[in-house]
Order: sequence, then C-alpha cells, then structure tokens
Amino acid sequence: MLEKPTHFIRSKIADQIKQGQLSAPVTRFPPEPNGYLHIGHAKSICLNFGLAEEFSGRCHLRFDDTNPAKESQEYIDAIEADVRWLGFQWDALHHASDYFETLYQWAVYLIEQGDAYVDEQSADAIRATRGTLTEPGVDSPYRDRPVAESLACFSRMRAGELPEGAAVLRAKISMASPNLNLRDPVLYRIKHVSHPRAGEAWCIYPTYDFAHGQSDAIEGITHSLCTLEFEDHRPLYEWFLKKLPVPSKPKQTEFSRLELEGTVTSKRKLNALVTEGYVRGWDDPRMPTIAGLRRRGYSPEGIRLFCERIGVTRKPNTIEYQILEGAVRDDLEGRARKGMAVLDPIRVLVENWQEAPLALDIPWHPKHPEYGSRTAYFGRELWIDRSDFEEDPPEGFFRLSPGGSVRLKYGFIVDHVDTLRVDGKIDTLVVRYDPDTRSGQDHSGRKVKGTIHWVEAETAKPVDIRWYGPLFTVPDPARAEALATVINPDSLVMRTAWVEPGLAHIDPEAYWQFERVGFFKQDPDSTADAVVYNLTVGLKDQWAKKQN
RNA sequence: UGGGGUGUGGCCAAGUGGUUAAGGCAGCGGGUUUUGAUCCCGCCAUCCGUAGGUUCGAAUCCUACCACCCCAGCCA
Repeated sequence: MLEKPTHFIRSKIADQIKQGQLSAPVTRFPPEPNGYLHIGHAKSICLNFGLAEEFSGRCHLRFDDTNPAKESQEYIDAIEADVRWLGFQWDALHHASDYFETLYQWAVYLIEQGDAYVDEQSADAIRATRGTLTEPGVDSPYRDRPVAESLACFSRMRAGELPEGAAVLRAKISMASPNLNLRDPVLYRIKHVSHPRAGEAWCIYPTYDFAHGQSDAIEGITHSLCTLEFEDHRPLYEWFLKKLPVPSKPKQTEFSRLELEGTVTSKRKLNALVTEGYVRGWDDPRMPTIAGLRRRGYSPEGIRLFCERIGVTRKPNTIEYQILEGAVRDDLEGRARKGMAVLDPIRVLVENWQEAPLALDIPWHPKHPEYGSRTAYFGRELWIDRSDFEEDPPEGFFRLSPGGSVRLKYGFIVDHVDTLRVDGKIDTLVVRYDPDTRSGQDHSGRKVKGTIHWVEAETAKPVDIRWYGPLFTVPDPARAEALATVINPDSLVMRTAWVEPGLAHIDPEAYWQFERVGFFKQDPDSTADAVVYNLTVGLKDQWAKKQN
C-alpha cells in the first residue's frame, strides 16, 4: 500500500498536532445550494472529509444558503445525496440560515460599535463610488450617520418596511483600501424572497462575507478551506472575527481549484448546458457533475483515487482528462464484472457445428472467483465485431482474416473458410471450429496470435448502448465565447449491441466490463425489456493507437 | 495600472542551502497474458520562468525582470 502523497494542508495539520497546538481538525464542506455538485467540488469534499477522517477530526456539511433567490430544496437534496454517494458521512449538518438570528445580533453589535452603517444609496451609486483597481472609492454620505439612525433603519429593513434596494448594511472599514473587499463591503441586503429553509422569517439576508467566517466560528471549525479566489476575502474574514464576540477563531486556508481539460466547471455554464438543452439534465452522463459521473458509471472510489492523485497546491492547474479516466479504469478493473458484448456485429457461421448451443460456465472475473460465474453459449451461429475481421489485414493484425485462425475467448479456435457477401458487403464469415481447442481443455497444442470476443446468436439479447464522447470539441471550452460554438455534435451515439444472456437483465448497481471494449454501467432508463448501457470509459487500446 | 497570488519534464506534484531533482498520469521499449486489457520490468528533467548576485555549495537565500491567474455583485 502506497503512502498517501502529502500536500501543504495535510502537513500543516500534522505539524500543528505534533506541536500540541491542535488536538483534531474540524473542517466543513460549505456548498451553496444553487446547483449540482461537480468534479471540482469532489476535490474539496475529499480534502475536507478526508482530512477529518485521517486525523480523527470532524467534518460538517454546511449549506451556505444566504441567497434564497438562487437556492432551492432540489439542490439541497441532490448535494446531500452526492456527498453520501462519494462515501462520506458528515459529523453534523448545518445551514448558514440556522445562524440568521445570531448574525443579525452581531450586525447590530457592529453598528453599536461604530463599525457598520446603513447605506441608503442605490446599488448603482455604491458601485460608482467604490473606485477602481487604481483609484480609491468615495465615502458614502451615510457613512457617518448617527448609530441610532442606522440602528433604526436596520430594524426597519428587518421589519420589511423597505423595498429591495432601498438600503444595505455596510461595514465601516476603508474606502481607500487597495483591497476592494475592504471598501465598506455590504453585509446585509433586502430580498423579499422566501427562503427554502427559513421560509418567510426574513426579508434581509447576510452576504457570504458576513456569514461564512462567523458560521465557521460558531461551529468551531479549525481549518476553513476554500479556493484561491477567496484569498482577497481573508482580511475581511479576519476583520469580523476580530470585531465580533465569536466563540472561536477559525483560520482560512486557500488552495487552487480544479480545472479539468475539456470540461466546464462553473455552475453558470453547467446550468446553461441544461437549460439550453445541450444535455438532458444535471445528471446527463456527459456532465462533469457528480450526478453525471455517477450515471456515466464512474465509481466513488475511482473519483476519490483521482482526487488523491491530483494533489492539493496553490498553483493554477488544468488536469488532463485522461487522469480522471485512468483513475476510474484503475478502480473499475478490479470491481467490474466482465462479459461479452458485440457492438458492431458481423455474422459467423460455424459450418462444422451441428449440435444445439453448448453451455459454458464462465467466471465473472478471472482474478476474483468470489464474483461467481454465469452461463454463456457457443453454437453454430455467432456474432463477432466487424473490427475483428480484416480482408486485407495490415502488418501486425492478429485477429481474423481470410484463411486465418483466431481464438473465440472461452470457446474454441476457429479457422476462416469463406467470406459471404450481400450486395458487395460482407455478410457472413464461414469458419470451422477445432473441437480439440475448447477453452480450459485444449489438448491440441495449437497457438493462435489473437483472441476475440463473440456472442452466440440464438441466445444473445439486444441492448441499447449509449456511446459517449467529449461534450466539447476543444480542450478549453471555458474560454470559448459561446458554448454553442464548441459543442461536440457527436457526444452521444445511440446504438444496439448483442450481449450474452448474463448481461441482459437489470442490475442498476453493478459495474461492467465488456471485454476488449470498455467499462459500462446500466442507465436508470433501463427497463426489463430494454436494458440501456452507458459507456463509462473505453479500455486502453494500443492497437487502435498504433493505427493512427 | 493598485492589491493579492503562482511559476519544477506533455499534465499533475514532492522538494524549504549539500539528494544521482521523489512519485503519479501520459509516452517509449520489453516480459507475462485465452481481453492488443490487467499485471510486471526498464527508459523518460545535467535541470527547477529569465538574468544577475550571495555561498565551498542554491530549485531552495538576495535583486531585477518576464509570464500567467484572481479582485471593481446588494453572487458564493
């Protein structure tokens, strides 16, 4: 077993424990329920829950539900399901909205201390006076209004007496700060919107900045991990912890977010893919959402392996998609049941087989006898894949060709006799099987170069295959001006395959490998009459690579 | 342009003054193999954004420069 690779956050915690500054870390995964979780969130989930697990600490799931205009119960439910599916169990479930009353009292406290004021300027006016990157902002005319006046106005805000946009609560820090986040940031705004959890209780809602650090403090979070874009918010995060009578002092640490080649990981863009109909939903197997990856057939263990492999740093990075696929293949290799399916069939007639189909008992996995076995059949009429026969075989081709021989895996060696055509197109391959070469009891001493997969035609069942390719045609779709221009029109190809009987029944949980093809997972659209398989990821194929 | 960050092989990533500059993925070569899969073995940076400097000795310290990312929501 390989030791887990270390990274700066892991070493920091280990060090703090060794120094006696920390007994166990308390972390949190703080999603906003305004969309589905994606692979980038998986990195954060693995980090937060993983660290807590590793150092015998605790990890909370906390919904950052401070903007009811964008949030919904649908997302809350989906997020909980995704975290659980990834294999993590939170030690506590919280919502920023649980702290609305405390946060309100703290806002009042800030006003009383002269550290916040109600600003009745319009949003436009506030924006216009914020200054620019190089020029300082201008103080609001309300900045120095009496405390009592702010207090009175703030309570009118809470009471619902003011329309949206009429006033906001602002921290009184400095309009000249080079850090824009410190130029009297907005702490509360009016939103006459009902909240998925708090209902109609509030019509003013705290901003991220005013809610996040304090929520961390209330929960006793020791390590508040977030992505790099929040780095400029850290001074503000710390300002509140210093000004307010909070019960603990969490520390924010930033790491770089995950960028995955060939995908977009912004909720806005993912949402656009859904609403504009480029995919069937948040859980479409082409989506980099947790729900999409799950439906596609990626295992939680594979995703966790991926997150471990990519590491955690502060360096901007774009991970090659094949690293994700590699991790998933590595996990699925030992997990999947292996069966035979023919996706692009060509008929094979075994002219010297006269008997009824022969039942073969084949283990589901050569290295895992505990997975059991199934029955497949060999007979007079078979299907093999069109790509396994070449009339004019290139150098190094060792599948079936005119006059050649090949082993039908788990069956017999067959020798090509004839090629029959219909309208010029190859229709049937006539072969003879060698009775001395039955798999497992081969006394012939014959050696053939190739082994191919096949299914017996009489017992085979049809299934639907959803063959997926990249959703985009470019490696960096996030930079495209419009997603529409980089959508891959062939990201989903529907087809039918012949499978051995053991692959034709519904089994929503199982992971499958179609030998020599790829890993597959049954889609929830499957019915008893029509099983649907999603391509998870293809097998590595050196031969195909050599051909290009 | 003000502030905050980051620069180690194709992609990740260890490394924090003395190492032949870990490891993973990809790639290449070979072995095993009834999946051209898996598995196994070997190869793959005289060099750490660039240029100077300090030092017996630097990817690690100093200086300058360059490149890229983030910030001007009453989003998170």
